[in-house]
Formats: sequence, structure tokens, C-alpha cells
Amino acid sequence: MPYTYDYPRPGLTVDCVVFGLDEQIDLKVLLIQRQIPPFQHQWALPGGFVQMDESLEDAARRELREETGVQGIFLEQLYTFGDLGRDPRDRIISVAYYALINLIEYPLQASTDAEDAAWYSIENLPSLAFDHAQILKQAIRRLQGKVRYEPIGFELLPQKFTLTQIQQLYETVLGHPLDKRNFRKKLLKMDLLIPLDEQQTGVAHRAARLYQFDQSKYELLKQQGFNFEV
Amino acid sequence: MPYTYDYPRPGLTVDCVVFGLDEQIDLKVLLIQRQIPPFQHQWALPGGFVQMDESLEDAARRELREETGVQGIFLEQLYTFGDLGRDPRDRIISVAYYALINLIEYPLQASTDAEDAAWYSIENLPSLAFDHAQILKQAIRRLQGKVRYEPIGFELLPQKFTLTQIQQLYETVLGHPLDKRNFRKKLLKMDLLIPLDEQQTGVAHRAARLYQFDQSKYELLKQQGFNFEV
DNA sequence: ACAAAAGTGTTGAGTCTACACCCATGA
DNA sequence: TCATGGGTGTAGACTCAACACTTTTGT
Repeated sequence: MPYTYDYPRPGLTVDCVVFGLDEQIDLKVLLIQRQIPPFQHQWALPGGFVQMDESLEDAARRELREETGVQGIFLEQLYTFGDLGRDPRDRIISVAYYALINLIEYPLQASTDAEDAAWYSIENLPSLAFDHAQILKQAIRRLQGKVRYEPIGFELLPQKFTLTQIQQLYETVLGHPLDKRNFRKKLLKMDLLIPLDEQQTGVAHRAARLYQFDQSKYELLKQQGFNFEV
Repeated sequence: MPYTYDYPRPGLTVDCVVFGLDEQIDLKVLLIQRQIPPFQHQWALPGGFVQMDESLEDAARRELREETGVQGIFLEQLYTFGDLGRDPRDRIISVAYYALINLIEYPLQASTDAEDAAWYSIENLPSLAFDHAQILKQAIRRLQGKVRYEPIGFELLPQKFTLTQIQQLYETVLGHPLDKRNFRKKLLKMDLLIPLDEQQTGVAHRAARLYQFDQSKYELLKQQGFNFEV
């Protein structure tokens, strides 16, 4: 530790990787379009400078709200990016956070703060400002890892959903198809889903039963972890 | 993103949680004794301010070398701590790194940089400066998680070791005893260890066979992950 | 000869994978 | 009646946990 605190200081920002699922169980990420240089008009992760009187997570939450209107979500720290040259003008460190939300329940407030916000499918991304492509890639890897030892879905899916929907979510995240019978057996065996006396409506085939998460079981498994090799 | 970079900036430091195993397979952590306020004479994690022309990991590596003499090890980013008030004088963010080493091979250079460095058993820690107790706790949790889906031991154990030693390592990290026969079956089945035509010497009982890691297999499993529920 | 740790095998229960057909519904 | 996805069962392979005794060696 030094004897003084009077060193030149890098700038400190936070960036948010917010994943959302749409009705087609397509995995999307929330981006904003920059209105100012550098990288003017390019798409970027929502984020900005940390103020002196707020924690890192508070800063992430504030920037997300200001730039996209999204608020009230659970953020988890992803990684801190601090290589030289990641911002063309100055030495800037960025602490990245990520979150999972059901995008239907979080309408975007476009053009807040003179920015444009939109959901992009992770299959079809625009070119991103700074090193945000790298940050996003790392967030996707983290999500793929997470899915194997912690339940996901509660944050992403609508409150009532079908088994096929949750299977599609896992297939999307993992990037490969799963066996329907085995997936259901394994999922139901962990006693995490509550079957409802309700069914899908408006489909042109046999209606699927709806389920919801057992919230307390969900939290428990999230803490303890499990093993979901699929 | 803001229109200017001229905000007041928090200070940025790195801290290193270096775990080491001694000959008794006792898990230890590398601490330094602070010679200056705040927290003068208290023990703390090695670390210090990030300079403008070095990456975060380079800074961690430099501070570790300057303060303890330890160098040439693999560091992994742990978490970034940025709550208000974690440093009594100023707003300071710390990016924590952690590492696993075999402490016999990394002799300490005490009193480098006017600091004292020492290994402390994680069972018997002194009171730590700043929020370093919290950082250390998180590092231990991370290690416990890691052990379940990635091989460890290569960095911690001597090059040649017995099955009992690696079992003791797992027992130490996980904090509970393991069944000897099952542990060996599972470990040997993953084809990660190479049995040597050598044995322990100098013990007052039947000498155990020595093993070493198959390095390429080790790296492979580290990337792919595995499942080691024990 | 004894103390101390090394080393080893089996059984029964549970879990995993792979695989194909009938069912209910709306158009 | 047909197209579409919903829903289900089983056999064989494998893996897991639990458990105790014999072997080797140095003192």
C-alpha cells in the first residue's frame, strides 16, 4: 500500500449486460445507441461513470434506469475490464454487471438521456463500441456456466410457462437440443415447478399445461446449487 | 455515457488472495503487515494502487512481487469491491485477484518494501485491515465452488504427491472428510494422475506410491470442467 | 510384534441415456 | 381428418454411497 493517495487515477465506469427473453424464447440483450463520440451512433452496453457517493451496484442500477428505463432488477457482478486502450481517450476501468429479465415485463423508455435503447437478439448483434463485444461474450459464457449448477428461468420466463418453453430456454442458452422426455423427468424430479390447473390458450394444437416456479425452492437451489448436466 | 471525463475519480487498487499449501496440507493465505496508517501494524492482503500504464492483472502481479517476493504465478480475477467507506480516508475501489501456489516453492522475501510478509493458516487468522476479511471469505467460497467442477491441486501440491495428500487437500478445502476408497476410485477414473514408480520415503509406515498430474489432461479438464461431487 | 497408514472390491440403489408412439386440439 | 406439438415408459449401462479387512513398513 502506498504512503499517499495522490496518484493519477483511471476513470471508473460500470456497464450492464441485461439478457431478456421474448415471447419466442429468443435470447436478447439490451443495448443503447451512443449519441456522442467516441463511437458515436454505434451500439453499446448501457453504463457510465461511477459517482463518488454511490456503490458500484448502485451506479449500474442508476445508469441502466437513466439510459433504458429498466429498473428494479437483480444485478450480479460479472467481471472488471481494465486493459489499456479499451477507451481511446483515457484510461478507463469498467466493472461489468449482468442481469436476466423477462423483457415483456420491462418496457424500454427509448431516448432517455438522449440515447436510443433496443433489444438485440444475441444471434444477430450489431458491431459494439469499446470492448463491449468482449464483455458480452464473457457474459454469455457465464450464463452458460451458470445454467449447469443453478436454476435459471425465474427471471427470464413469464410467471406461467410451459415445459416446452423452459426447455427452449435451456436449448437457447446451451446452444444444443435436448431430449424432451429426459429433460422433463430431470426438471420435474427436482421439485422446483408447481403444476397449475391451467393450460395454454390460443394454440392450434393440444394445449400444454402451465407451470410456475416454487419460489422458496428456487431460492434454496440457487444457494445450494445443483447439477444439471444436459 | 457522459459527455466529459472530468469527474472526480475514486482510487483504484488491486488486492491478492494467494492460497498456499504447506507440507502438512494446511491451507494458508499470504498476508503482509502494514507499516503505515491506516491500519498500521495490522495484517492485510498484499496489494496497492494501479498505475496508469499497467493492466489490472499486471498491477496485481507487481504489487505481489514488491510486497512479498512471490512471482511467476497464475492469477485469476475474483471480484471487485467498491462499497463506500471501505477505506476510511477516501473512496477506493479494489479489484481482487486470487491464486493457488505450493508455498514451499515460493519463498517469501520478508520486509520488501518495508512490509513484513507471512503465511497464515486460514483456520487461525489475525484481524485484517480494510474489508480484507470479507475479500478473503469470498475467495474461500470461490475456491470451494471451483473444486467441484474443475481440477485443483496442480498449483498447490508438490510435483510428486500421494493420493492421501490430494485427498487431504480436498478435505481441507471442502471442510469435511471423504471416503478413501470412493475418493480414489473417482479420482483415478478421470485419468488425470500418472502413477510413478516411486514411493514416499522417510515415513514410519508403509510407503505410499507417488503420483503426478497429467498436465495436458489437467488443462483440458480445466477448460471443459467436470463434476466432482464428494 | 506392534503401530500406522496404504491399498483394495462388492453390493444394492439410484440415475442416466436412448429411443417411439399415442393423445388432444384447432383449423 | 389432418397437422401440430403435448405427453409418457422402459431397458441396459452406468455411477454412487456405504462399508472392513489385509498388506507393508519402520521402530
